[in-house]
Parts: sequence; C-alpha cells; structure tokens
Amino acid sequence: MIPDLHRSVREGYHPPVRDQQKAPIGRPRGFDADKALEQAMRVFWGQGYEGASLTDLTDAMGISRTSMYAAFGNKEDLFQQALQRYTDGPAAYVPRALAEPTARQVATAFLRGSVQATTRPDSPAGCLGVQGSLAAGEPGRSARDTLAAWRNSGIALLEERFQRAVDEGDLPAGTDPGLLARYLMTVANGIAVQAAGGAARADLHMVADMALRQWPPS
Amino acid sequence: MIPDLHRSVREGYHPPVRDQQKAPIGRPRGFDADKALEQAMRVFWGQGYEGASLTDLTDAMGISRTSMYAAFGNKEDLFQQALQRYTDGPAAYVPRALAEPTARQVATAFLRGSVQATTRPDSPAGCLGVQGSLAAGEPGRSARDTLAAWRNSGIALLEERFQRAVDEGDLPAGTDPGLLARYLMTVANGIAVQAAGGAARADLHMVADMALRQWPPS
DNA sequence: GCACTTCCGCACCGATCAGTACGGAAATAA
DNA sequence: TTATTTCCGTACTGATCGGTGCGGAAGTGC
Repeated sequence: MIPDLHRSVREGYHPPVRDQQKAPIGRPRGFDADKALEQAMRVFWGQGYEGASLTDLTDAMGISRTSMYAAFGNKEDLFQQALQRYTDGPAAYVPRALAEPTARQVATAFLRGSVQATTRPDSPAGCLGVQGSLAAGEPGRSARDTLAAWRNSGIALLEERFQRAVDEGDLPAGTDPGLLARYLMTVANGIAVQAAGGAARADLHMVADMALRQWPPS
Repeated sequence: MIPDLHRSVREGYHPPVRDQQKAPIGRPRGFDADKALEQAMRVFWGQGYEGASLTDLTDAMGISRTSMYAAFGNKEDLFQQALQRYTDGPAAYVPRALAEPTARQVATAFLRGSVQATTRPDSPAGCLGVQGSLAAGEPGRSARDTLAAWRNSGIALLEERFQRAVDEGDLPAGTDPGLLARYLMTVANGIAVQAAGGAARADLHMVADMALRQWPPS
C-alpha cells in the first residue's frame, strides 16, 4: 500500500509520541536520525531512487549499512521516509499556498513556491516528487508508483481547495476545479523538469507568471 | 560532446549514404538493426537509462550482447541512437508543429502533439526526453545531460520560430520569443510527467487547451 | 571448391548491487 | 560491579551490473 503522505496537511502535524522514559534500555543510537534522513533525502533528490546506491546514501548519512537498516528498514522504506520529510520540508510551500485566502492567491503561491523550491542553490535542482523516479526498471517500480500517487494527492488537495473557492463564490460558478488543479500541477511538474535541466530561477518565474495570466477572474 | 539531435529538423533529413556495393564483405548482419533500435528505444522510454539493463535491452532487441556491442557501440551509444530515433519518430510532431503557418497554430500543434505522443496506448506513457534520465547517479550523468541539451534544443527551435513570427508581424512587436518557447516546453514537460503518472489523454488535452488560452493575440 | 571476413552464442570478467551474520563495544538498569 | 540490551563496524552473501575473449558457424568474393 501507498501511505498517505499528505495526511499531515489535512490533520495538522503531530510529531510521533516518544516513549515516556527518555532512555528505553540499552545503548542509545549514536547518530541523529533526523540529520541522517535529511541527507538521505538530498541524495535521492539529486540522484533518483535507482541512481542512489546504498553506499551513496550511507556515506552521505555518515552511518554504516547496518545502522541504516536498523533505523530505517530497507532502501524502499528509507525512500518513503525521505519523501515524507520532503513533503514536510522543501514541499511545505504546498499547504502554505492552500491556506491563501483566494483561489488566485493559492495558484500564485503554489507556482511561485514550486519555482523557489526547485531552484534553491543549496539543494539539488528540481523536485524529488518528479525526478525521484519517473521511469524505472522492475526494482524501482514501487518508488515510481509512490511518487505518482504523491503527485495525484497534491492535485486532489488543490482540487478540494478550488471546489471550496467555487462554493464560496471566489471562483465563477461552473468552473472545473479538477481542471484547474491538474493544470497547476502540470505546470509545476514542467517547472521541475526545467529546473532539473538547469533553467534559471528568474526564467522560471516568468514562465509561472505567464501560466497564471489566464486565471479565471475572481 | 553532445550531438545535435535536432540537426535533421534544420537541414532536412538525409539518410546515411550506404556503400555502393550492397554486400561489403563477409557474413551480413543477421538481424534488422532498425527494428532492434526501435525496441531498444521503447525499453529506454519505459524504464529510463539507468533502469534499463543490458539484459532488458538485448532481450527486447532479440539479439545477443555481443551483437549489440558490435552494432551500436555500448549502452551509452545505444541510448544516443535510440534518442535520435525517438526524435525522428515519436517526437516528429515537433518539426511538424514548427511548420504551421502562424505562431498560435505552432503552439497548438506542439502541445496537442505532445499530449498525443505521451499517451499513445501502444507505447510507453510519457516522453523519453524527460523520463529517460532526469536525476541520475554517476553512471547516468551523460544520459541526463544529453536529455537536458535535447530539451533545450527544442526550446531553441521554438524560439527561432517565434522570433520569425515577431519579425513577420504574426506576433505583436515586443513579444519575448524566448519566454513563449520556454513556456510551451515547460507545459509540454509537465504533460509528459503527468502522462508518465498515468493521466488520461482527454484530461491532458484540456490542460493543453487551458495553457493556450492566454496566447498573445495574432 | 577455396580463402577470407564477419557474425554471434557461450562463458566469463571484475565491479557493484541490496542486504545480512557476527561479534566486540558501549550504555543502560540493577 | 554484573547482567542485559542495543548499537554499529567489518566482512561477507548471492545476484546482477556493463562489458569482453573466444571460437565455431555462416555468409561473401574468387
């Protein structure tokens, strides 16, 4: 099954409840799992699921293979957790955009956020949700399907938001919220591909502005 | 060096000159290199450069590893040739779109063509030029860079075409042909991502129409 | 027929893949 | 201290990676 990675967007973020006693038993973990996961996320982001070897990952995480398996499961589990971290971190512009007051502002914040997130000079270019695994051989199918579901989940969030805008009269009656949502996600995905190819942030901002120019009137 | 894969678009297509004598010397090749390359292209298209193993490729091509190396060089060379075939085949809608009489028709044909090409039921979903290699580990860097250059070359072709449209008065003076070109390629790339994730052809056509709705007036 | 050239299936190469067995070290609770 | 529990570095597994050496078979021009 594919976990619901955008759950936190709908229900609010609740960090996992730690055990009451600070030291459970035995030797405590010798590394910061959060920092390690952050590094793993960046490797998957820059090299994709299939292009990231366990050696690449554990080297970046600063831990041994054994520690990685003990802490995160296996490569596939690690990828899922890295994607969750990506959702709550670099992709947090999505829930922020959804919280904007009008549909037009939602769309603008969504596309501007996607340009910013895919062209940060201190992070890999592009979007983990796109380039993490778009086409893959047999061993990468699961990651590919997870990302497709992740993108569809983003479309669903946008659609719900635009449906609300229609209901509130913020968007003209008869507007198709699903089409608006898919349109925005398509442009954002294209921006991610362009960013992965090295397109400049300023150029992509102009593209995003152009994509918003025909937004339905408020 | 990255070969100029869109050369044939500018100079017209000239098939390579075969030797005059039909049978050069020795035993002739026992398979159809064109058919084999077609199959290799489809494997790269569906699984990406890194996701396509030599075994996957040669199985689909119906030849042995040795024959593949003798006929095409190595995996990287095979990928380049597969991309060239993709350019001349499934991506031939690009030069066809460029030949349309007006800029608006060029844009329409380009996006419609990209939807058709990425959602053909008898071919892998998506675009080889996008999902062939977006993010990759060290061994796939060359393929990734080749595809980025391929996409940029497409943008350049569109830009030249729109510059001509501006010069001819088909587009308003002051229009930025580079921005129009990058905008269209961005939308097409997004369509490719959506198609790779299983989006329906009809939905993507609506997205393409929406992206064209704010095209500058003729 | 001959001599020659090329094709291509089989078996193999070292390197790397994801994943694991093991055991000493370290930190806890008693 | 002692017993217990967990951590994690080393070394290894079988499988697969891209790429090759070899040699018999098959087709060519003469």
